[in-house]
Amino acid sequence: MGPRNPTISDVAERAGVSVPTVSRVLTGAARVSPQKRELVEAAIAELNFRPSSAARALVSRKSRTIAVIAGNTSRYGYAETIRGVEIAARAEGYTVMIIVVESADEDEVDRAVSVVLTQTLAGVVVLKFDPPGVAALKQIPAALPVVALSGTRETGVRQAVLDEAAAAEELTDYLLGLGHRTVHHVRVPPSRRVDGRTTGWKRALTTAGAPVPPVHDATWDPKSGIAIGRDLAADPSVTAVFCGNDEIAMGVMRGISEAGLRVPQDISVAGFDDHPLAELWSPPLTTVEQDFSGLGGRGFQLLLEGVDGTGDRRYSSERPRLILRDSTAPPSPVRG
Amino acid sequence: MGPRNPTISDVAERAGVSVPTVSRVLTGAARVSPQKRELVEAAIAELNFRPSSAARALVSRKSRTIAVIAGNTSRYGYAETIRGVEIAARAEGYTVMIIVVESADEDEVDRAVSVVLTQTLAGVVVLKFDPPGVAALKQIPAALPVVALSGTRETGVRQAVLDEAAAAEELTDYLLGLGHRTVHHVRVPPSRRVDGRTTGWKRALTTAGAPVPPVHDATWDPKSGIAIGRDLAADPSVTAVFCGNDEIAMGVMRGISEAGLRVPQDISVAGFDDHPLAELWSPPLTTVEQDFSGLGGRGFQLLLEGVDGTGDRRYSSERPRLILRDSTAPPSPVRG
DNA sequence: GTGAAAGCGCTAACAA
DNA sequence: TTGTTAGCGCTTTCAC
Repeated sequence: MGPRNPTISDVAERAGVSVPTVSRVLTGAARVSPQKRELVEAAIAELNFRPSSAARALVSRKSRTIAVIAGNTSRYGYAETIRGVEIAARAEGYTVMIIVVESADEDEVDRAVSVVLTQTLAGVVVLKFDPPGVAALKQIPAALPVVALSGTRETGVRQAVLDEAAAAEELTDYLLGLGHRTVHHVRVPPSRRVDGRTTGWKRALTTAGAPVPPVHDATWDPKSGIAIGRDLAADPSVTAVFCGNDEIAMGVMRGISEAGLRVPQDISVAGFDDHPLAELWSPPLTTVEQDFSGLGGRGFQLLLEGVDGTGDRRYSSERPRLILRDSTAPPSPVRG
Repeated sequence: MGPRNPTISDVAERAGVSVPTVSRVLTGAARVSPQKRELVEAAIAELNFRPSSAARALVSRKSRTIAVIAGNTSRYGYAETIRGVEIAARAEGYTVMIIVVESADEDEVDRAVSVVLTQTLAGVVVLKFDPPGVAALKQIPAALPVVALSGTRETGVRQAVLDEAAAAEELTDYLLGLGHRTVHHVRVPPSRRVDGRTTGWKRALTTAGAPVPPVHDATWDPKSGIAIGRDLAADPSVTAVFCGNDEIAMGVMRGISEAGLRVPQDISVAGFDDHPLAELWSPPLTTVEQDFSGLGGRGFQLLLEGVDGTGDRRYSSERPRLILRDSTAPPSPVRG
């Protein structure tokens, strides 16, 4: 096994003080004389002592660890959001635990919530982007500080939001303003019956008195956009398409070009998220910039305020920004 | 505050047994009579009791939490590797803590190692893809079970590897076999002085007796490939380019097309990683499939074997697979 | 198979 | 300002 880690009593002994005095130096909970403080600090450095967070959590019922509950960790929006949470947490001396909930199944959600209950946590950030996130959020005990992160304000919990509906509406308006009779929509898997992107799209069409065509459903796999793109290209009334994210838009564009049509000359295609590759795509993608890492950061701040009672905000919203590039243009005179 | 969480003594009282008996049911450490077991299980369910992992960690000096130390969490290879670790860990009932080390600065690495020492961990997985990862790995105390994940076998620690050098060599050989006189290389930020991709590329050229042109250095930002692509296009002797990852390859291809040349007719471009969008790109990218999530999973398994003494493997390697698509072709007769 | 007793490493409450 | 005492919630001896 080797020599065990030094404990607080090793430090106390070496510094010639009592254990609580070492604790006071560690936590800053009470004043300690400069002389003793120095002795303690020297002992800590010599022994390379690190306080056990398990012991601390046990006795103080507090911890500097938060959990992020997410349905996924590696897709762009998720990964960036988690990164934003982690950066903000790290800046405040907090550590992040990842809890993945792959489905909204009761067993799966229970398991995740069990982990949360087992751990001593300062709080929980839930990525409410999908059904697993929504289901997990519901099961978190009310006693635990929680912040939900999502694209639409929905529940009573503290939450940070990217106002997707407003951005989707703006993007759809822009396409209509270009002269398109209507805008078709390819939806990514929604978190509930509706999602903000679809809502904003529909609102823009309705407001403008434009027809609302049936929604096309894609999976998270960008390739699922290819067949949809081909279908869209086969319908001569289609001149503009708004896709639920950039990756699907890329798939759709590939399908359109496989069908022999060009973007944007024959069909305009817009995405959502401003994926790092959106600008590099040919043609560069018109899209909506979502500050996911900012969302994560705001979410963590909101959580902290909830934990220490600072601030009374329960809600933080931000409007994603339209990014106009070359994948959208006025409609072709021959189509439509 | 509300009512505090139920403890093991609440369960014991309710079930009419002693605390250690509840503990035995929880851990399975010793046999308990069926009757008592049933009583205990009923009490646990009624109270919705979850054992405190802090208390467990404190007394048993064990835990079911591992830490993943990484220089980044959201770039494709990192995110997928972490996802692989998490999936494998979850399957075995382990929870994952994320520790990000943004630079190899002493302070930054110290902070990360401090977190590791503070926590009671079953073990640590280090993503040794970059200098922060390399630096962090060095500082981890020997007493803690550790597995390193990387693209090149290097140190004495337990490690899971994707043999990048072998794959890069195979890819370069393929390009030479197509008739290219040599292959140029755009390198992504390496983990040390050398990285496997560059090593394999150089080995293939040397073995074939082909000239070894100077390496072009890109950043992690795909856009950094654009200027490099333009430069490469300006040099008429360039007919084939091997890029350190797919995103850089996409940037390079954009630079080449901005210079008025075509891929693969004028210049062949190959990437590395098989990014989800590589297949959708125009033209679809020739690349090397890296099973990052598999790497993460193998890494976790190796760690577990180290923790419980099962298995004596200290090393797990896998050869990434060449994916031939349309961005590579024989050299143009007019260039080169 | 079961319970009583001890104690993990730390912080909180109280006295001095 | 400092030390003494108690105890967080659990597992681990050790008797029985």
